[in-house]
Amino acid sequence: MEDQIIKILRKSQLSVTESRRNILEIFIQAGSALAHHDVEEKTSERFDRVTVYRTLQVFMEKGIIHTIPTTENAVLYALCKDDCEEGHHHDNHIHFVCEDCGATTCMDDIHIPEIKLPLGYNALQINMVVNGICVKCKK
Amino acid sequence: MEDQIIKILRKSQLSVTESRRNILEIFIQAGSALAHHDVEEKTSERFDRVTVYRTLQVFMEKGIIHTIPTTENAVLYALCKDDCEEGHHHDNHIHFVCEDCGATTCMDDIHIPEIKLPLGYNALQINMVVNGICVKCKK
DNA sequence: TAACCTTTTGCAACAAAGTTGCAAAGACTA
DNA sequence: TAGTCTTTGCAACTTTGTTGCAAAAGGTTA
Repeated sequence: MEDQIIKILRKSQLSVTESRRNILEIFIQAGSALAHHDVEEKTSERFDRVTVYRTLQVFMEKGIIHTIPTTENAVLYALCKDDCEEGHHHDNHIHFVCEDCGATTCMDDIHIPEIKLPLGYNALQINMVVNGICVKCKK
Repeated sequence: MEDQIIKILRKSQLSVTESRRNILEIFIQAGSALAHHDVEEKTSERFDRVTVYRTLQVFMEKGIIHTIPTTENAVLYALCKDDCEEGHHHDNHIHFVCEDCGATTCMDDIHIPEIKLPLGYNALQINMVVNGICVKCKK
């Protein structure tokens, strides 16, 4: 686990600092998407707010995490798959937000279907967020 | 135009006040989605910030406007089609964000395709946001 | 249209979220 | 382990969003 974290940071040409190791670990353990606020809480406020902001920003730039837009007016961050590179994300999968437990997960296996845009429109990136009830919360 | 605005407000059982008329007019004229900030600017700060917040909130509740989640950490608001009712939106269309001019438009004609979720997952609402270059900006 | 009641607005005062510059501390290189 | 470059934490600030309350405006009735 510790090895994996260091490998990811090195691959992105980032120096291995305590906050980066810690925040990356939080994402790996969480398994689901996290808001900035969640990250702060999970670090037990051990790092400055500013550090969390800057770390997430760097992770974004390096393609380690990506953002998920939500209807709730809060951006979420989630780990990218391996094939994301610096400045170029390939996160064309569906995001599922459970309205019961609030967990947001990346459904990496389900690809976003092709859609036909009107003539002259050119799609570069597609985001698809599904709200509903997840398998853990259904009855 | 003025008639149309009053009709919309009356239909939603809202009293016709200057701020509501004005803000609704801004949406109709804009044709594309607006951030809270845009609305404030376009009213030339004639109304209090709080009034703008509350007006947008009421419009949301009454189904006059709906929100569009974006990756840019800013919620946008756009006019709903006629078939939206109080507390129940039917905005299952695609939103297009132009990366050049920044305009966000509702593509009312393009419906979101069906997708197969894993067993046990239940979809309630689907949001699809396409980023790219719009017809006005392409060359 | 005047008097009434209800709703909406603006103000003030907060709380939360996000940004910037700079000195001190920490990570990497040789 | 000494030196350099990067990262962190602090302070101060801007922006964004919320709440309570008195004053103003909207709608209704006589």
